[in-house]
Amino acid sequence: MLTLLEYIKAHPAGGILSKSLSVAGEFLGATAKSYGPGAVLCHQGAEEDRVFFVKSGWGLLYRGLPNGERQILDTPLRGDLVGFRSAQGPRFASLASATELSVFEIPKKNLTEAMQNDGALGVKIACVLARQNAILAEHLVNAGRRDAQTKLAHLLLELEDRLSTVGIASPGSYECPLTQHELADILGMTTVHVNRILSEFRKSDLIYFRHGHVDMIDRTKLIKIAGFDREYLR
Amino acid sequence: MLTLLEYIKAHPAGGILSKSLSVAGEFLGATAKSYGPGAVLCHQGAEEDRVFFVKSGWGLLYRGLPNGERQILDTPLRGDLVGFRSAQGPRFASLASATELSVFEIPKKNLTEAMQNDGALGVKIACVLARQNAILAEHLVNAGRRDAQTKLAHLLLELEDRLSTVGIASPGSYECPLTQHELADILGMTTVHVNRILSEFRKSDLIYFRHGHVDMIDRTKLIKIAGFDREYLR
DNA sequence: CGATATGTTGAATACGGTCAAAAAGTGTGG
DNA sequence: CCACACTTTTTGACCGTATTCAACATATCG
Repeated sequence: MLTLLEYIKAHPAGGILSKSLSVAGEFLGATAKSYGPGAVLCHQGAEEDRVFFVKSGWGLLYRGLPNGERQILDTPLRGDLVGFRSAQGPRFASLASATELSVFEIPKKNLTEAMQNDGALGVKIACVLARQNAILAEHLVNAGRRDAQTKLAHLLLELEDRLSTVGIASPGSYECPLTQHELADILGMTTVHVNRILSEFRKSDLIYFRHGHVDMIDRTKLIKIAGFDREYLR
Repeated sequence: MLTLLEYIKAHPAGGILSKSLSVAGEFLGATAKSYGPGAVLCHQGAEEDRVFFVKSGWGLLYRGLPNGERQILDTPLRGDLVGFRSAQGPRFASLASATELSVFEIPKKNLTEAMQNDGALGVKIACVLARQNAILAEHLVNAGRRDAQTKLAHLLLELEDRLSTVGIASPGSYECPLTQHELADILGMTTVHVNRILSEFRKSDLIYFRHGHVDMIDRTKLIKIAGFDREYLR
């Protein structure tokens, strides 16, 4: 049984957390909470003083646009930190749950005060943020400079790696609750086109993604198509 | 004359730095260096122990792809931090200079050690990283979910705001050394198309971008087209 | 001035988007 | 267990934004 403090310090770079660890939240005024699928934990544009640590489940961090579309920035997973903002003021993104989602909620002030008094914690948080940077950067590459099959392959490989790191994926196989619509909003494409690429992947026996389950048949070829290099996730 | 330490602590969120401040680097084993345009300060994939603080000039932070294309992640400007990576290991992006570029170079170990001993520094660095996150997120929205004129307008407004913050832009007018090719690599489009949109902007008296100078004629309309909200830059 | 980089324009093409409808899956309550 | 409503996936036909290719013009710089 770890305290939240130990939990935060234990996992390098925001995702390393062994499967067997269970976590308790008696630190920093943290509240352990759980949300059903489809809940919105915090709204873009709203003042918000909480920071979230994901315990389990899939989150969706996104920016909504005036025309009603949205760009999903990331899918926060076990061990990820959401909502550490540079200044006071409204949030620039919304956080929703894609599945049942368990989180620690911490007043940001408590976290920054703890960082003031404990340099190691500050370094750890900085590392977590730097890793998020790398993930966002890769999503930017996906949206900006990779064609449809490449970006889809890349995202599915990223998710496999991130889930493995926190112990909830076996090699080439994992549960993914994202809809094709959500995949499209992550990658900057349309639902219809995601659907077409996925069925191409199936027809060419590359990867099967159905009923919330991802099965990589030819992982080597997939890595080659995607130009995937896991280094950025370390 | 500020020390680097004061310099870092003084500017909120990686960009706030008054025009009159000059800065000296007698801290953390920092080396002040200057590079001519087109230099590559660090290479994607290479081991690298330096962290960079930009003093002046325009940097280009990008990821190169197997097919020779690249996605520019950001244009580091005065006050920005580059290269704080979550773990040891190779860099996932390259840093080049678009203009003459002056930086502080600091061994990462020195910085993290200082953060260990000085909680306030850790908080500051975390805030800088969080702001970079917000900027990357917005670039992702540009690449993924905005059409050509919207994304171009948005980028030009972002640059205006960021340059203003560090005192090197007047309202609606600033020097921008980026080529159309570089703009394209930031926004995930082609040079030709950037060119066409820019000339549309000129024809409709919205914004003039020529010879390295940006002049916003109808800034209000531009903000409306872009759906620009500077909040994410705070 | 000549060499090279950057910007501009036109025509043809393609990738992915749009629109629309149907099929399959999921969940709920009777 | 089935009926019903709703969400998600699938498919087809058509369209449009942005790309590609190619040529030429204009800056920039040594």
